[in-house]
Amino acid sequence: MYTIGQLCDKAAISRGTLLYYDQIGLLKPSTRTAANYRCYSEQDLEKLRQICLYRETGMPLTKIRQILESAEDDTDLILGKHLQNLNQSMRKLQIQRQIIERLTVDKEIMPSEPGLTKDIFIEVLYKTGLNDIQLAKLHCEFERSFPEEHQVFLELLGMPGTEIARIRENCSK
Amino acid sequence: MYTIGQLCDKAAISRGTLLYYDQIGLLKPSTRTAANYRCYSEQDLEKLRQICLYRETGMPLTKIRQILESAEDDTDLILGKHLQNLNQSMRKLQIQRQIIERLTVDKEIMPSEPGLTKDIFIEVLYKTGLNDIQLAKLHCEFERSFPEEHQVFLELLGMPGTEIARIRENCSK
DNA sequence: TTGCTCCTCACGTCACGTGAGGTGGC
DNA sequence: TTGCTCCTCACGTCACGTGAGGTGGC
Repeated sequence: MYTIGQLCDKAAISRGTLLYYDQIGLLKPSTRTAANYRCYSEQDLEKLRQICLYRETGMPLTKIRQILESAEDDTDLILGKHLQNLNQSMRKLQIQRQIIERLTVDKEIMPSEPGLTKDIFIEVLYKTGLNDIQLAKLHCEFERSFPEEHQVFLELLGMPGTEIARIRENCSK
Repeated sequence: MYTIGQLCDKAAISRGTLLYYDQIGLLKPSTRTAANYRCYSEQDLEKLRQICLYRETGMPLTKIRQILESAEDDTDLILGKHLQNLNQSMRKLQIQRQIIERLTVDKEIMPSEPGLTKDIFIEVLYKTGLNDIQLAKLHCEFERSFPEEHQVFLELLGMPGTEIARIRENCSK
């Protein structure tokens, strides 16, 4: 049996979080002492570990509750839906980054995170020994086999939409 | 002069948002009518357009207020900091995705978004005519010229940290 | 008595959305 | 009078964090 403080230490989680989970009924302590202290059992700890694991995926607590309460069959479905949400968020962030780049006056001042760019890839491919013809072929093979992924990849390199369209157009000719 | 409803239509923004911006003092109408209706001027519209533009980058309203009130010198700095926040969020999302993949029991059920994977890249490079030796060289050139970007790229392909470490280790030998 | 942990409200966060109840101009 | 837009509260959202004020066990 753990008091709330002991459980905080065990699970490396804050007291406020535990109080909140109790309040919304996500994780209630299995017992209380005579003095009304919360008593958490080993199973409670195990359930908390589960909750924390799902929480690390950014899943909202309502979904986590569904997973814990339902049969295992639903778990993958809920996870899959959540993955789609994450992908959606990624796309949103990429668009936001592009808008920032357009808004920036002085490009020099921007902190250059290790971000993938067109120039980096071209340089690496040249150094590996590829020539322009092979580079063009690379694009075409990419476009033919995985058109959607090709689009995603070019966006990721920070290319504007018009240039991407032009490249893909050239490939399909 | 626009009423609040007309401004909503012009800027494609909700009434509630405009009420909120007024409340927090971010965008107050320049005048009120005798009946206490909000009157927005052309400059108000222009300012709103600015706000919307920055909002599309996901920037919080407090930062936007700083940009609008301060000299232009600070704008790029604030944008740069915000860009770093976006990059941070991206990394977080990538980690969340990897955790989901580890949690999934039935991989088949997962919706396969157009996501970049190791296999896709390898296939495209093979089709372009590269052999295993050239692939190894590609890794090494990438590692030598842009080590941080190499790391980011491999993470993006969804590789687990241990495999990434192994690949980079091999290159530096 | 002093410290420590525990308890229960209750309010703050961020950027709005959504009513409720009432008013002004055609 | 009927519709329309406008107004001002005030509460709900999500997952907690942070006090305030009080209690129990050593």
